[in-house]
Amino acid sequence: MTRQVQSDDRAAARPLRKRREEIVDAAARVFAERGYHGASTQDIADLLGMRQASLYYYFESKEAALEEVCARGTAGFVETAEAILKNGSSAEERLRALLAAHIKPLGDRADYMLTFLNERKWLPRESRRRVGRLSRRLEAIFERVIREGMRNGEFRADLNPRLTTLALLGMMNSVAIWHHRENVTLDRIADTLADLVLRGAASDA
Amino acid sequence: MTRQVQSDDRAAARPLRKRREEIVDAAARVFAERGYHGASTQDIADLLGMRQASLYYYFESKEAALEEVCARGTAGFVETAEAILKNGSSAEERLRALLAAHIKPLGDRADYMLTFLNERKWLPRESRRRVGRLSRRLEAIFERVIREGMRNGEFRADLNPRLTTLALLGMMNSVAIWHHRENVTLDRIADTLADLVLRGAASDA
Amino acid sequence: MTRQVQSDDRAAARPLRKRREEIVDAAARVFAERGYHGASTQDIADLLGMRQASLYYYFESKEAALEEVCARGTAGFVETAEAILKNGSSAEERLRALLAAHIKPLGDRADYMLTFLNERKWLPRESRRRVGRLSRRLEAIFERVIREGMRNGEFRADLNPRLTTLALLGMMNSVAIWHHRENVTLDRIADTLADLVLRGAASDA
Amino acid sequence: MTRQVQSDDRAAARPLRKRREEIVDAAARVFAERGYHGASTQDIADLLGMRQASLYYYFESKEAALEEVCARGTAGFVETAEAILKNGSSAEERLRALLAAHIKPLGDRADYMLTFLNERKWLPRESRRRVGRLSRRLEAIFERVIREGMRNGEFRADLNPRLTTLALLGMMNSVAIWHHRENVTLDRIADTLADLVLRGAASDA
DNA sequence: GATGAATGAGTGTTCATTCAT
DNA sequence: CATGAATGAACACTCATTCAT
Repeated sequence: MTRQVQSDDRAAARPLRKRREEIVDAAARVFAERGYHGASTQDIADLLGMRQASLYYYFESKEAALEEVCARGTAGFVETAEAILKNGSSAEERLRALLAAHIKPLGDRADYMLTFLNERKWLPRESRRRVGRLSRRLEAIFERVIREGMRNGEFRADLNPRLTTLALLGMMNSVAIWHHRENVTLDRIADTLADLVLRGAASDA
Repeated sequence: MTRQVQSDDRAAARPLRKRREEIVDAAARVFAERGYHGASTQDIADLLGMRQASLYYYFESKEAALEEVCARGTAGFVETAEAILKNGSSAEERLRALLAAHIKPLGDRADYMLTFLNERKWLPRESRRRVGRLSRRLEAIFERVIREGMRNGEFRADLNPRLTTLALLGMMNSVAIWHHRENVTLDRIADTLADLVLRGAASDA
Repeated sequence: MTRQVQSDDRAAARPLRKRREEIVDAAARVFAERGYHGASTQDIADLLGMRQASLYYYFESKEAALEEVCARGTAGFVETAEAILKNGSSAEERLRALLAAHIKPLGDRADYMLTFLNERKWLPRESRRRVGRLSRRLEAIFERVIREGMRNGEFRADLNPRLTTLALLGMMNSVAIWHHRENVTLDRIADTLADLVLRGAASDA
Repeated sequence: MTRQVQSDDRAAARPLRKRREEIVDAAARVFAERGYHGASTQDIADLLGMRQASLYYYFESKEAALEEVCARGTAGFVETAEAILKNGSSAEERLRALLAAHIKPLGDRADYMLTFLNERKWLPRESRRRVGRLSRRLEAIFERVIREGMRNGEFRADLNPRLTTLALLGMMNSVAIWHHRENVTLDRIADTLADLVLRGAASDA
């Protein structure tokens, strides 16, 4: 029953995958902080306490790391939004849910989102298109919810669904930039912004 | 560089200043499009049809060009906002005016604003602080208007002035990113967003 | 650069140090021949048959290479001189020893000395001061030996120790410039100059 | 008898020549201080309060300025030395005169001499040879005087005329480097060094 | 798995020089 | 006379990437 060196691929893959994970994390962090071109592979290596050349054991290129960071920065977003879209509740509840779902990942994936938002333009053609499609699908879901709310009287009939969508997404994305510096929970931010957007700043009187 | 003594005669100074202006414009454009580190001084020169080395006749360094772009990207913002703050109208009107004033420069100075927003982190210490102070003053004005509206009953009493300010600025700033791609005038955008923010999306019923 | 952690195992460190040594040698040579500003890093690389960029694996900057060359150009000088100062022989013997010790390193370290003598002014503030202190200590030793000789009657009482020191050092240092072109050994030069300086050109009669 | 604008070439040439003179002076100064490659034409212009481009009205190139500085740095040296050689006095008196003549110009032409000594290697082929010939003629004169002194018994018979010449010139040239920092007149330096070299440091006893 | 060594391509910058005015 | 404007060539330096070990 001596524990031998396990040489089957499952066991061997674990540390590899784990280290890879750490590297993507580090990459996301420096990309978010300094931008793709402002960050060097040395910066990433420094954060990990490894040599810069060693990164290339895990990643083909800096660009490939960016691809992975952007992929994770968008992963699940559309799926979650689609799930919200499909559930039977009111437009208001769905919009609140969409906003909350957009803000929540900022807790542990702000770097990924920021990198995606600001650096995706440096992705190679193909993957840039791929993430572009994801963005458009997400926007479409927001628009649909807004339109349904308008149709069923929940929302004002004179809304502009397109502009409203873009404004909401812009507002949500900005949270990624400043929420660290403010002393509020993300939940509170989500509630406050949803209230603002749904009820408006003006008093009802 | 501009080591030359500012020629005494006004006529001779014009071409210098004009060319300089063109260069700042070009710099703003490439900084906005590709980011400070993603843009090379060669890119700027290409846009102007001049040699890269010639840029250094007008600017001491790439960093100095960034400083100038950022300075212009923020120029007048606080002053305008302070003027709005001081005029006697209602909180709602003032907030609308602030939003409109924030959006209007996007017509001809989007590159400057975008560069300021995204690249100011690369400014040298001192000028980074300077523009940082401007940002804070602008935020303070927004907050004050909101607070006043809350006090006099125009705005809901349960607003969070700080979060609302940040959300509004985030929303406005995002306009710089997407307004080009959308087929709407800036005026229309300003109105629509102000309505959204003041009245909310929900119907009054 | 040399960002790498100095490998723990001694064997691995050798090639690095050896290559570094070769590079300092090459730098000393081109600095001596063409001066710091007249020499390009490309010149150094050419001498070594390596690419210019590769130099930066071993040195942080051209300036750092100059620092190392100057450090080695002065290494041991003061120590040797102090040892001579302390030994018990006559002033004449000590002066002869000092002159010989100053000339001997020209055999294999002329480039280092020449670089130190002519290019130290380009060192960054701090290391310029450091080597300046070494120079002054060396001069002080010469002066002391001269003064002692004057006191004990070995040397003429009307010598000017300061000017004599500077003249001697100037004379010795000039050897670095011309000894290559002349067909004499360094030993012979040292003897001849010591004779000249101690006994004078004039015949005793 | 109104003083008209004088347009004949003599009058016009004066200011030109004068300005040229000032420029050579400035060039000599910065070349002496920073070396040919360490000095920029801008440095020269700065010293004169004129624009860098304007230098080219007076000089064809930086190299041409160096040529002129070096020419003046050597001008008269050989002639003076030849005159000394020809006068009828003793070898000792002639050698003293040669040394004095070498040191005297340091009063007002140290920059020219230093530039010649250190930067002549950057002269174009032809003028480098020209000044090389001058150097050799000067050395030959020193050697002749020494040899004559040996022959007629004034100097020790075991002197090495070549090495002695080089040593003396090296010593004299070093004066250009340090005499500024020392609080002695050039005359005193000349006397002291001549004594040292002729009588030696050792006491006669 | 990880790294030391090296490199090609590019970057911002300097600088001597030119030339129309 | 002098200068403002521009430029080509070179320069020190950075950096993503490769590869033998």
